[in-house]
Amino acid sequence: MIHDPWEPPEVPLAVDLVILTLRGTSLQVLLIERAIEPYQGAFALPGGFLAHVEEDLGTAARRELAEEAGIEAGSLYLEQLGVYGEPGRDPRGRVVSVAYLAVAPRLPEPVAGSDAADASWQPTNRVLSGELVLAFDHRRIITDGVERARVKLENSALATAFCGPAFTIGDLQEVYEAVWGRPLDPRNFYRKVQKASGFIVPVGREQRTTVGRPARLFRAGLSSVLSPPITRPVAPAADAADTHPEEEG
Amino acid sequence: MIHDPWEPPEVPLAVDLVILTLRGTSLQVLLIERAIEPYQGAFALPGGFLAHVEEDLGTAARRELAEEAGIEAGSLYLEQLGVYGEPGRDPRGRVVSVAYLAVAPRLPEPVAGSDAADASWQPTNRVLSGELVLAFDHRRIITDGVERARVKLENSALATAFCGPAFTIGDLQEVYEAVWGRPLDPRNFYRKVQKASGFIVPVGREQRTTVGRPARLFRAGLSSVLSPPITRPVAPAADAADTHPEEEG
DNA sequence: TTAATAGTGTCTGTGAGACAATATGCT
DNA sequence: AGCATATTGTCTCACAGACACTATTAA
Repeated sequence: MIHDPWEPPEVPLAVDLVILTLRGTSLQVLLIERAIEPYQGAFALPGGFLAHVEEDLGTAARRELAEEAGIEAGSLYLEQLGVYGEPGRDPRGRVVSVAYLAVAPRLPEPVAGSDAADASWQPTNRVLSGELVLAFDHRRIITDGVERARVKLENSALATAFCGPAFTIGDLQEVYEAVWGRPLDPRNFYRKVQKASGFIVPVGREQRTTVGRPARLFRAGLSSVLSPPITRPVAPAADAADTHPEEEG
Repeated sequence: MIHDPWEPPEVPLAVDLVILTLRGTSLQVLLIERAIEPYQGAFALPGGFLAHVEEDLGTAARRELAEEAGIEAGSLYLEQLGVYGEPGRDPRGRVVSVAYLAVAPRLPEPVAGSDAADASWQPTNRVLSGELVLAFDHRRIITDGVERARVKLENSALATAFCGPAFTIGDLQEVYEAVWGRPLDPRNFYRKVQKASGFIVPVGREQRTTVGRPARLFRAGLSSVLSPPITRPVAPAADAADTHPEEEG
């Protein structure tokens, strides 16, 4: 409707990172404690503005991942989660944020970065249940990220990204149980992962030190999509986030 | 790492719209023919920049939908599809675009809007097969949108949005066949949609004029998620987009 | 009656979940 | 031997797909 010379409005663009890892049998998310206003002292996702106007979004995500958590994203699963851009989500003014999901095997304790007073791993359960209060709309972003990871586990070989280069089927099962938040039958799980062609391949029939019978070691296969999928039981979030229903954004 | 006063870079933000509808038995997408550079004369998705810096993204999408296609989005299914923001996707410079997916019942012919020489419905098959060449990365956006719609048909009551207020199960089957691009068995389809509780509810046992036995009329039920889902046959894109593999962005 | 479409019932293979049974290490 | 864990096998039920069959209208 406007044919006059008109400059399109420009908005500050940020990336937020949902970094999930497994610590023990708990699915945890990397959070920082904000050192500056707004939301000073509150937990928040790592992230930040683009470094310059031509920076690629994925590049920015990997840069923030390295800066704020000391994680090199080379071998990391990284996926766009969505755009969070309602006016008012940031009290400083209009900020549009692109959320990325990253998943990593057991990681060391993070070190606090530039604008963070602290950085730490926190169980996703404490976030999903509302026990931890987060800045901005970051609770919703984490909720979306965890649900995305749960679905990804069904259809993709994502679970192997949580494991080391060699793992047992029991290790893999622990990953599924931690992310899905429910126990699985070892026998049926065994059958399923074996049937998904290209999911895992046995590595030179080595064993592992245990109390019982040693387990075979596997490594990630070439397939990134699982067929048939590893279906998860019904009632998607029955024990991990069953405290109260979610409000919609 | 920068503690000096520093202004975050700002980028022009746009929305692009994948508007899908059913015309006959063909799934079609709304395209415009660009009147201005870049890509003058090429097909492209409707869309545009934010009107002002505080405009909500969803609001902008609905505004563009009304401006460029004359569609009031009040009763319309509208969903965020993703962010497309690689530097270089727009020859004018850095532009980040948020893509939205909209789905509507049979719509009238569109009228060309401001910066469009023409606006028309085009079969998605012609886009997916590469027969139609699109501006920017819009072919990829449409590919993502169609795939999203196909998945949505499995898990949600989206299909009823393609129909009128009252429809037969045969009508509903035509929707599924058009979006999925493959024929379905009427008997099995009948059983599935009836089993999905809350998907469709019979409306006052009315009938319809046909050549054969009249069909019962239904309306959309209250459930928005289907349980059990209406699963689609294997080989997701076997006939519609089987020409050549996709390049990844 | 015949044609045409709507709707129902039956059969069969596959796969998920429950769980018994066997294998292989350690102490 | 006895225990603990890994791995395999079996059973049953539910469901998807194929398809014969019945029901209801118009001509």
